[in-house]
Parts: sequence; C-alpha cells; structure tokens
Amino acid sequence: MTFSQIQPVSLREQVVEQIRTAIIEGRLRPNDHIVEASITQQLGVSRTPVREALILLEQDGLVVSQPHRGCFVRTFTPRDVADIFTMRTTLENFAGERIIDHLTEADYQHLEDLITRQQQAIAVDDIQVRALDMSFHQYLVRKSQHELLIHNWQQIVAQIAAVLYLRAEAIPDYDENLAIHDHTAIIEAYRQRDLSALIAANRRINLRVAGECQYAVETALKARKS
Amino acid sequence: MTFSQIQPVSLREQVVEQIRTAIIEGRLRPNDHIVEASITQQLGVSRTPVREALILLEQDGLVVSQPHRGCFVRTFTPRDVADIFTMRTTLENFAGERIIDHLTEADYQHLEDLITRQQQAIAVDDIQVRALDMSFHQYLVRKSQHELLIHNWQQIVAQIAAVLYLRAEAIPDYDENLAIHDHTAIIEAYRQRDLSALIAANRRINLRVAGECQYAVETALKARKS
DNA sequence: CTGTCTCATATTGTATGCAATATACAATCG
DNA sequence: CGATTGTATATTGCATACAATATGAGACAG
Repeated sequence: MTFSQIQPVSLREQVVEQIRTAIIEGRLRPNDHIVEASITQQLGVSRTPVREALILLEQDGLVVSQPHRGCFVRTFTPRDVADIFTMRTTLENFAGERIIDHLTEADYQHLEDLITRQQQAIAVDDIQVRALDMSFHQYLVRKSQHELLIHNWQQIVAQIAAVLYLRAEAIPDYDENLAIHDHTAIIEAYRQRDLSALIAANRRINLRVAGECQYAVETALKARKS
Repeated sequence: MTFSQIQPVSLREQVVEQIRTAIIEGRLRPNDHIVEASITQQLGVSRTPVREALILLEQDGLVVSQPHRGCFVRTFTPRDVADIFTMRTTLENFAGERIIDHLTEADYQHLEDLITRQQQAIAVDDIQVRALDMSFHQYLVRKSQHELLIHNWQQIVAQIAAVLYLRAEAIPDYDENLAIHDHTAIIEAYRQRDLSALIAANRRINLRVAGECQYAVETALKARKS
C-alpha cells in the first residue's frame, strides 16, 4: 500500500471541528451565543451542516441548546468539573486494567519519547504542550482497543480541553512540569505492572487537576458576573 | 401552581424515540437499511428532523451511517457485546462506589419493590419485565447524581436493549428468574455496604449476560448469512 | 460467456424558503 | 405609575428543492 485511504470529509464534520477548536482555544467563550446564521456566514456553508454540527457538539457536551433560543457555549460549574474528572479517572483506570499486563518495551519507549518531547515543548513555551499531554493519555486509552471506552474518553477529553483553557487564564504561571512528573509516575506504575499504584496515581493526579480547574471555572464565573 | 410545566417535544426527539424503540423491539433488524425518505413517509415529517434523529442515533451506537449510502441498523459482533458489558460493569461499579455508603432504607425498599414487581411480571409473562429490570439498575445509577455517568450509562443501556431482543430470539426459553437472583445479590451487597462483594456480583452477572448475548449475536449472524 | 464501460436510478448531502417560537419593547388599562 | 397585553424582530424548527454520489443493469468488446 503506497497510498492511504481517502475519506470524504463532510461539511458537517468540518464545521464541528471549527467550532470545537474555537471553543477549546477560547475564541468562543462560555455562554457565548452561537447563532446559526452567523456561523453560516463566517464559514460559507448553509445552515443545514451547521445545525447538524451543533447537534453533535451538544452530544459532546461542548454546547447547550435551548429550544427556539439557540446554542450557547457550555459553562462548567465546579460540580461539572468534578464529575468530568472522576469519570476520566474511572475510564483511565479501566483502560489501565485492560492494558497493564500487555504493554511492551516499545510502548514504554513511545510513551517516554512523548514525555521528552513534552518537556522540550515546555522549555520553548510551545503551544504543542497540551497536545502532547493529551497524546500520552490517548496512546494508553487506544491501547485498550475498546471502542466504547475510546469514544467516551474522547468526549470527556474535549470537555477537559475546554476547561484547561480557563485554567491557563486563571493560573497564568501554571507549572507545566507537574504534568511531566505525573506522566513519569504513570509510566512507572505501568512498568511495575502495579495496578493499585496506577489507580492511586490517576486518582491523585486527577484530583489535583480537577481542583485547579474548579478554581478556574469559579474565577471565570465571577469575572462574567462583574 | 395549578398547572405543570409544558415542555415542547420536537419532531426530532419523537423520531429518535420511534426509531429507537423500533430497533429495541426488533421491528428494525440489524443491518436493515434505514432510508430517510421511507421514514419521512411513514412518520409524516420532512427529512430534516429524520436526518437529525439519525445523527443522534448514530452517536448512541444504534445505527451506523455510510457516506452517501445511508444509515443501517447496527450489527453487533461478539467483540462489541463484550465491550458493551465490560463498560457497563465499569460504570455500574463506579456508581456503586459513589452511592454504597449513602443509600437509605427507603432506597432499599424501593429497589426491593421493583424486584417484587419484576417477579410478578415474569409470572404473567408480561412484556414489562425488561423495563422493570432496567429500572432497577437505572435507579442505582441515577442515585449517583453524576450527569456524565448517567448519560454514558443510558447510551450503553440502549445498545444492550437492542441485543437483548436478539437474546430473546436465540434463547426463547430463557429463565428470567436469573435476573431476580442477580438483583437480590446486588441489593444484599449494598445493604452490607460491601463494595468488593458488589463489584464481584456485577462482574459475575455481566459476564454471564454478555455470554448469552454473544451467543445470540452469533446466532443472528449465522441466520443472516444463510 | 466474461469483463468493462456507460448510464439510469436511488439515496444522501447541502442549500434555501417558510412557519413557529421566544424575547424585548411599546401601548393600553387600571 | 405599575401591570398586563399587543406587536415587532430575531432566531430556530421544519419543509422542500437541488446537487453530488453510489449502485446496479444493460450494452458492447474481446
């Protein structure tokens, strides 16, 4: 096979991607009103694919729709954040349970390579830091080869990406090296094939990040009220 | 307040419900081609709400869509069934973890009442048996008050409902009392506040049901090939 | 008879037009 | 002046028309 599969990318999917990244990158802010006609104009497509995209984004928990009023960028409460991260912990523990006895040296190498690249990205303050962070977890989840798990996890991660933008705003001097430390701990647990250590690490990490994000959404909420 | 809230139910939602129940009740069979125009005629609505409904149902894993070819009722492989039930186990264990220390006597009463009614429904071979079975688990999951968990669980359950129809076909003399026994074991674990017992019970139950359903989808697959 | 090409048909993907609904503000009544 | 009602506007929900694509049958060459 010299060529890779060409798959048609519908307008609907393109619209989803545009809006999703706009939310994750903070160009669309929580509670912003997403007017179909406006998106239609900006993207040069008709309302149909826009509407369908918004339906998908609502399923992903990135926007909320009110009948005859329209779609709004979702606002996360501290409670929402807590739920998102406990669910993430559950899903990643489940993934760990499935893969911990099946990772090979090549897997560890790949993961450590990702950590190294993330470290370098932090050094140059690269925007890729968060993408690399996500790749680390994604690699593990995908290894589970559990389609449902992967799907549910992807949804959660999109929501997390949205609140991480708020964290970056609320905690501008956030120490990105914490993530390096976290990932090292996770790899160590996998290498030792120590499931309880992995679960403990996941729990600790997600509790901390959840706390940071709860602070961020509270800050964002107060900022909006004023 | 003398009146209760009126909430508009969109055509889209109604179409979703119709197709969903048609799949769960086996009127739409795995791999059936769902033609938008056909649904349009039968339901007396335009293609727009039908299309939007199909998009939602695809997210729910009940139909699959192929570009320019249309939607088909999803066929489950044994692997799919295994994944569905391991995910269900994970989610229900998570729910259990959250609620096991907070259930009250009223909760136990309600759950035992559900079991009793399910027993009676079995005796008269009532069609409600499966709805009551579902209610039992739903009550527990909802108790978690974890929106994300509830949402993900609902999705899974819809898929399970679809394969349970196949089980009923493949195993016509299935002993519904097994479910009574299962639920009793679950309540007992909750009453003892014994999380590991609950996890063990969930694991055992879901493994068995998964096996039954895998047999069912294999049977259905062979039947379709011939 | 077999394989390839062409073309007709069925179906989805997208665009657009119309109807229904929510909201805000002006008008009316007490 | 306050409360309620009518009306205008913005926006979505739905219907329909058109364009693009996939599929299958038949023509035709080998």
